[in-house]
Amino acid sequence: MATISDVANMAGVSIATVSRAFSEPDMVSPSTRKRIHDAADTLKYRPNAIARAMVTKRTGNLAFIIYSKQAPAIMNPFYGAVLESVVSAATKEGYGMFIATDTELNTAAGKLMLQKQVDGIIFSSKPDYEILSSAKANNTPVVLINHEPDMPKTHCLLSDDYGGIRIAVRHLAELGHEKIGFVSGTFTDFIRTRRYHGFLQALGELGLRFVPEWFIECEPAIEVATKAVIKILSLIDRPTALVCANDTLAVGAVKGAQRLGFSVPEDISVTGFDDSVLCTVCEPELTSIRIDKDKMGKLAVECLMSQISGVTQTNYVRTLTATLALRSSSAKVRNLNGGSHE
Amino acid sequence: MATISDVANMAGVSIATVSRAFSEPDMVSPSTRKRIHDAADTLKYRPNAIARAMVTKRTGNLAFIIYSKQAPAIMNPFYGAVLESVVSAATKEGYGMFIATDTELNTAAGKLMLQKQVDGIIFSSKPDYEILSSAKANNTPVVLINHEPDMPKTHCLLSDDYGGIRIAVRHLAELGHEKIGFVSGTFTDFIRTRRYHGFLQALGELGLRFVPEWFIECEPAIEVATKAVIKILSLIDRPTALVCANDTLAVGAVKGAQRLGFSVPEDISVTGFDDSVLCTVCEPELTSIRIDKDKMGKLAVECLMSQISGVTQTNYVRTLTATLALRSSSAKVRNLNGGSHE
DNA sequence: ATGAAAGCGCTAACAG
DNA sequence: CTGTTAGCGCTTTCAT
Repeated sequence: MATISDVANMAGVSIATVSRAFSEPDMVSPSTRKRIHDAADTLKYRPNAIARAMVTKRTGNLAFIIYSKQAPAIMNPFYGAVLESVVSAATKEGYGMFIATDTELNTAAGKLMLQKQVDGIIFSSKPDYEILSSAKANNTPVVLINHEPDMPKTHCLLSDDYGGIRIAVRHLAELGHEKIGFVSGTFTDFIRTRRYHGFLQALGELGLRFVPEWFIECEPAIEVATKAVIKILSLIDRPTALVCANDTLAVGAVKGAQRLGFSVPEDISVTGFDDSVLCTVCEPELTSIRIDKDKMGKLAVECLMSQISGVTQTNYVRTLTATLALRSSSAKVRNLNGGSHE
Repeated sequence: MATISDVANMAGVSIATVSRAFSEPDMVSPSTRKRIHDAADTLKYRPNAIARAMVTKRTGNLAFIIYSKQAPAIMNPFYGAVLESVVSAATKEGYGMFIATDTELNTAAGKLMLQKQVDGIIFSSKPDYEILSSAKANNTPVVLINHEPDMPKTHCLLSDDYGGIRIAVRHLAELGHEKIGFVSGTFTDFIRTRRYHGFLQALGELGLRFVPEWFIECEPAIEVATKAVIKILSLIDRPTALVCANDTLAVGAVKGAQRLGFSVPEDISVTGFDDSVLCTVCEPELTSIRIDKDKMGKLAVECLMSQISGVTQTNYVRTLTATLALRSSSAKVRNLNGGSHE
């Protein structure tokens, strides 16, 4: 691998000039600049990012740390899509992206990774407290996704969970549903309580009653949700619609309904949350609540970029609005008493 | 941030000793080692990975490069799962993981990543030729997943596409199917032709005829596959089973069949490929061909590790065996003439 | 516009 | 077992 001095020799200039030719092209005369770049080309020289990082104290790398209890981590329908956008945005800015899950980071070996001197960190979902606080202690720019820690001046990108669930409930209410159940998931406390309270609140606003038997909370796995929903739908007095706290739960709900012989949405309406890839795999396709995952990823790196460039931001938490992604799993309530199936 | 000399000062030793205490703990006396670590702890010292990389010429980082035409890149049902395993394996080995897609890498900004001096690169699916050859020129260890380039001595991890498709065809034949169609996808040439030839070959072995009308090749997107399959299943003489080149296509096939009023698997059997998360989302759950994605990820980093440690390997291409993941989308053929539906 | 020189934080001989 | 010293490849004052 050619180094800066190889290029300097070949071009007949000092290494300082070569350095300038690459970092501040306008500070060297056109002729020498050309000579340098020619030499660099024939030598296949590329500035060594490590050496550069050593002196500039900036590595040009960002990290995306995944909350590991949220399995699958990378393939997560929500965070995976955000990551996809993050990688794209970061690369466009010339930054490299590291990824890791927080449990693996807490391995002896994993600790090594924390010394990598990244220029910024994105925490998806609940951050590992130790990692987060050491990052803040080092003044490393940080942004959290879907979590708000009890630390002051921490940048957060949140989903409008309240608004999202409210949209789902209102949508169902507009279709005539009055008996609406809620399938919650064992996510992080933060998300879980926000979506749950959003549900209660929306119900209240619309004057609908909350029926404890129609509320269930389970692990966001299809089979688990299927079984849970079967219980709810087997009640004599059962809901005609189910609001689910994410798409995985909604897929489980649809399967549960179908397994009982109900058809979706004719007998039971179901809504999901995330507007993930699952929505179009499911049959019928899932009506869901959409948070712009692509935008969230872009905002995350944008937030890091402005922190890196020292722009002082007054606004630490930003909430992305939720919209309805209307598909086929929700429809007008068929019979208002909802009990004719048996 | 404390540096090595801060620790040396506090512990009253030279920086070389501090360095040893961290890299080769057994080369310093127990008492001074303790003194050093105590000092390091109170100073919150962590060796600077950049400085270390600078002199050792090893960064402790690996890269995972994603073939970008394979959208979604990161959330890809197959490669995403492999990546998940790669990240976990790499972190356990104390390596950091970079990720990038190859088109973004070819941005002016993206080229930077190639200077990041990673210790090894995993290419998923088709590698960008330029990046691959420059990596090989630099003697950077490399391993390809699901692709075999026309370069000698390149490590490859392949799926047993021939065997996998054969398993699907045989499975269907055992269920009594004689009229089997094939839904191929516009993947990379490598995968596409292997799965296609695997199909032809399996058909031949079983003495089943290949009907051109029952063969279709489309973009691996659900709606596209749905439409394509509707055409095949609308034929007077239609197949009773469809082998699909991946799960996304299979989901589309199931939807196409259902939209036509057929039920799966009673009227039409469908098999997928990858045994991905889609399988259990689909209703009925998809019978698929399983390649151990977790193992593939582990093998990929293992392969890099042994290249890094200078172990000479004689075997450059390794093929992972395929197995049948039996679920509900395939069943005994109902009526051998298969045309009673109209 | 360009060069000389001083490091960045660490490792790796080489001495002792 | 420990200290000294010479860099790794680059950027960045400070001169010229």
